[in-house]
Amino acid sequence: MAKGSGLSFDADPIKHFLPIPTVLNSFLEPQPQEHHHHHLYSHNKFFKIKPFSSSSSMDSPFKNRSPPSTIQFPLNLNCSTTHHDQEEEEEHHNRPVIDEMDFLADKKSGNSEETDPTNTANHTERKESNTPPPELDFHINLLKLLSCYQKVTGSSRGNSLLQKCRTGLHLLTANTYSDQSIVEDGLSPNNSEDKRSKSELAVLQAELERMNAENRRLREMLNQVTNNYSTLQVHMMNMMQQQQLQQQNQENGQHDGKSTEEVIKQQHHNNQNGHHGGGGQMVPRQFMDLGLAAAATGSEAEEASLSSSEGRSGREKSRSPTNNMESAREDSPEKGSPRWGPNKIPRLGVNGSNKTPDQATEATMRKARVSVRARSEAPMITDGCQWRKYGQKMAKGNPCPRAYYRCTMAAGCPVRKQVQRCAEDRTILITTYEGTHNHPLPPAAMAMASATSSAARMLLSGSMPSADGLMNSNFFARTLLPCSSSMATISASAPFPTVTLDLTQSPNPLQFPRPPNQFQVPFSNPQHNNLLANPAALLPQIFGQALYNQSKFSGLQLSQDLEGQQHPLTLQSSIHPSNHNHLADTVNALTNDPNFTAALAAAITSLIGNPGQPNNGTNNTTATTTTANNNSGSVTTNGNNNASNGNNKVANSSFPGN
DNA sequence: CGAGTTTGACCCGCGC
DNA sequence: GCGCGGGTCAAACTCG
Repeated sequence: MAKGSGLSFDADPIKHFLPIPTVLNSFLEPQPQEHHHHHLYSHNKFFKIKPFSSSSSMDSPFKNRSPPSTIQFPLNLNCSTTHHDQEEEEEHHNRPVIDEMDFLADKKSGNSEETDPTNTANHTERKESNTPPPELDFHINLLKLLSCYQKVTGSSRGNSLLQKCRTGLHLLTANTYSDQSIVEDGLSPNNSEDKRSKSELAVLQAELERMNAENRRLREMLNQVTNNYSTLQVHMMNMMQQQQLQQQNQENGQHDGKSTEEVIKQQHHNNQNGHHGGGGQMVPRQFMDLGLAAAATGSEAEEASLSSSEGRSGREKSRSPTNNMESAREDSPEKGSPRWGPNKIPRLGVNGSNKTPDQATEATMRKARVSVRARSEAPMITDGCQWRKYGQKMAKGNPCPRAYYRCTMAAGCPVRKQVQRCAEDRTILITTYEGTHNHPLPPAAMAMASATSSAARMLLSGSMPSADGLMNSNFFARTLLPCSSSMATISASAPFPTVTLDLTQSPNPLQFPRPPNQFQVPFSNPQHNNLLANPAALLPQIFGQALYNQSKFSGLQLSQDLEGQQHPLTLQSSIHPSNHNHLADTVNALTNDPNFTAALAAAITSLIGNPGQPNNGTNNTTATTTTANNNSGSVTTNGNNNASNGNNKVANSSFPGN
């Protein structure tokens, strides 16, 4: 127990200066009782407690004090139990504890607890501690009366009464509210230690109870914030889907005149068909739907999702007759559709010449990709999904091999991704997603799904510069990009339009050269540098952080390069008046709520503070990362098996840490 | 032994 | 037509 501090204090400066988010996060876990006094508030409170003088307890309260302007009582029911050191007592002796004006002001308040001059110095603590028994109340009130009388009258007559009262009070408090004044009033020194210990224990217990209560309250608050966040996220996704359906309905109205209800029913039916299982908390597939199906109608969308990346050539069909998954996809109506890759789209123009321009556009949109640049030492970012590596090749112009992954969360899921390190900065991991999940997603994958979905949707909207498209793009920019990046690149260039989310936090956005068909727009958001220090772990929190940051979004430029020429469109942060809708209003209302944003930021920050556990309850994610680690570590010298590729001698040592 | 990874082979589209 | 580069397959291999 530290001397003179009034209460023992765990000398852990880190805990005492934890940021609020960390403190919040700390309440996610049961707090050891011995750390109850680490609490932020208690910390401040303890340091604000005025040391209480007790040196005068043996004598008259005014014996060594000149003025009655400062009244000091040794009664200290709840704290100052360690003020037994003589030096400390001397130090405290000269300190005025209760200012007269304070005392008179307290007296006017009429609150006996608050106006108790004997406890004003530490009334903050006393309020939460044990209340004295009635006998003590009587004596305390008597003390107050006497002291008041003495102060007002200046008469010394009150001294004797006061002394008697104090003596009686000390007798009463000897067992339960020990105070060092008791010792100095002549009680046995042998008992003083024990009494001090008891008093100390009582104080600590009281404080512990208070901390526990506060702990519970804060935990409930955090849970509430978390629930609100989840609800909001689902709500936003639903609204985005509705908006998407509206646009789809508009397009359908031009083609087949389907009503919105029909579209919703059909998509719902498709979603149900797409559910292949998966227990626990799964979210509908539209959360990971890249929005690509929006351009197709009904079963077309479903077929597109299934065949978007799996349109096999006849040769592959014959090569893998036993592969049911592949065969199933090959039997899709789009059997002849191109495979995933840049070569597909041009093929549409050649082989799919019988298709209408709209259909060709839809097919192009289905090939839209979302690329995420994240600075991460891990071989693969954590996105909540399960992936299986099915290939690796050397890409031209990059000494780092490109790995190909396929989603294995459900049989036949067409979603794939490529993972490759940036050639210029190999600490940057580039992950490119393509396709539409045909299965529910775990919550951990929902954030990334929503991010990619929004990005793809934005890309689609950008390629269709309608008012609604601008709105979608704007919404995406407002929600996703500000948080996720200091830079967002949208390349709608043929043949595979790609949205690039740069989470690398490069101080100079132009540090890494880009293809000329990609337009880069820096997003200055230094406030979230820390958040982006670990972008891989941040990904699941992108959406929430987007909500937090949306008001800080400064703008987004969208480039279209469908004809090899850039036509940048500037999207202002404010919602276009003609496209102002409830979605933006909802987001605005929530994100402008300081309580919500603060709580959300705290929760997100606390999550980011645990980079090793970016997703709660995503064992699959961890497994994926682990296997990917093994992968990366075991990759050998030649990732390019293409006999015609001259780059096949690049060693894989380009991976940092390999 | 099953799941996942590695890697040589193959196919395709595009550009020349 | 040929070569290049991207993408995928699937047998062999590794790992738990």
